[in-house]
Amino acid sequence: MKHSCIHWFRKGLRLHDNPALLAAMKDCSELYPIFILDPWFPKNMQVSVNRWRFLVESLKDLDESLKKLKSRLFVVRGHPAEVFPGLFKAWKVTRLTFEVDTEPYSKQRDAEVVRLAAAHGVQVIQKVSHTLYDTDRVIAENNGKVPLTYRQLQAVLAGLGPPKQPVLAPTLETMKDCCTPGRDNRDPKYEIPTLEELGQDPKEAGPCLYPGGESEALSRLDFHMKRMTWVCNFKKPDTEPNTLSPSTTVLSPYVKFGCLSVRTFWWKLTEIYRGKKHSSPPVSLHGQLLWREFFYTAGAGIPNFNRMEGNPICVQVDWDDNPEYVKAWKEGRTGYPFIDAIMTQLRTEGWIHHLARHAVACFLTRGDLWVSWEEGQKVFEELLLDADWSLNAGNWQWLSASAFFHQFFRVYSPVAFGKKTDKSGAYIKKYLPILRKFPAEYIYEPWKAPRSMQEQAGCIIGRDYPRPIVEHEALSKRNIMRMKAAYAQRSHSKAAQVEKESTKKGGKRKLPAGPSVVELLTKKPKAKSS
DNA sequence: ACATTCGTTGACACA
DNA sequence: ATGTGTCAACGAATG
Repeated sequence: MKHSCIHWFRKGLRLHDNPALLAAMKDCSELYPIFILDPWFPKNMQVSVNRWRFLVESLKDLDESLKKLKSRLFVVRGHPAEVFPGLFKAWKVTRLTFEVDTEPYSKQRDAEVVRLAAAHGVQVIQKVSHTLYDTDRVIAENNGKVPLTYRQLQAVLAGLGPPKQPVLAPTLETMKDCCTPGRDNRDPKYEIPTLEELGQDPKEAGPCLYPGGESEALSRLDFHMKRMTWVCNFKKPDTEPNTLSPSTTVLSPYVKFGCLSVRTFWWKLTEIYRGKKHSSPPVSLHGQLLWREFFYTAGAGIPNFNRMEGNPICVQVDWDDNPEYVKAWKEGRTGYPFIDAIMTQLRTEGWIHHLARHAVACFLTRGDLWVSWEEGQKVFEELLLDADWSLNAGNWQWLSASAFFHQFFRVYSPVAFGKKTDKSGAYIKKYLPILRKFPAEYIYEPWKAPRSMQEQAGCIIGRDYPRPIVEHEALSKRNIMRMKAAYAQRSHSKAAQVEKESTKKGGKRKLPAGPSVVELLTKKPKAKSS
């Protein structure tokens, strides 16, 4: 039987290593590649103009690549569950293919679409290709528990063997029995949206340092993979947060949208490593992809992963509700130049180094402002080109010492941390030109400069650039105590939880240690001899 | 049961 | 320059 197929692009905006797309082309006479502009996203999350632009560019690139295969991309407007029945009928669809997406909204959306497809007699094929491994499989292999440490994940993956090899991109040969009706009829209703249609003002976009799309992704990968020595020596903690151009690859936005396949990236690295001395996980480039896998698995398996409440691995903290602090942080007006420079780079360019994320995340949460990590998560969701649901939630919990990382007495200094790798403050001067005339001695703490020097620099602190909104030295010490209290509370409630469990079971009450979060998660009573 | 070690990336003083 | 100890002391894994 010859099929009429829809391939539904969501993430995975690429032709290379796209097994669901290949499945659509098999025994297919009519192929309809679509992307759905789902109003759920702009309604439920802020998206900056920079990130919209990245998406639009990625869609354009995809359309161009599909045209070379004598096909095209149809961009459909509406809720997936509402538009699919019409498409199924209009195109006499017999098969729908898409890539597995593990995020909660996506799972729910896809389950609904699968039901609809069944009701219309449409076969559905889903393929895992956004992650290195099938996250469900990883959890199953770990006895149904989400691996909560990196080493644990590594142990599970060791049992599964290396990730699958990427599949080849389709060619004209793959497409020879297959056509896309209406590919030359550019009906505006299926056109790629402009930023204006998306309610965005292109004039507000920053410089386009990281254009979206698979073509750009592959050439960027190629560029960095040619630096073989650099690749082999790569150690993430040794890369610098405040260089004038990125010290890492900035492939993250491309991996997030699936312009670049994580498996293609993985196997390219394997090829480069072969026979050479090279760094290893967690700090190597392979290690970075495993961190992504780590958080994807956690996001797929832990309920309410992007919230504190109802999240079984998240320490419950009495964060302050402080909109003024959030606003000052977001807008780069904290009075700490290192923090404000990073937030400015984030807003204008859409990417900041991982360690820069650490610095500003610690500052917003447990370090200084004592604001919930969920507020920071929202801002990163809006402004980062690589904003990725699982990674964003996981890293915010990490940095706020709410989960995964617990050494809350280790606090980043908004003054000292940046100095280690940029003594002169060149990074600060690039993003906060108002401070450019301060000497290195005062660039991280301009409020300490004598008045005469401020006048000479043409920047009076408190007038032209804000005074620090908090005093880090005193506040960070108080916050450590608050974290300590939150952890003590947590041990207490964990003990209570065990009390409940063992009472229910009627077993012996022996519990000072309490269950691990894994046990709380799976609700398995603690196995013990009575 | 209990102690010990480890955990991708702290700051600071001191050698 | 790099390495070590201190600060005060977390949870998870390991023995």
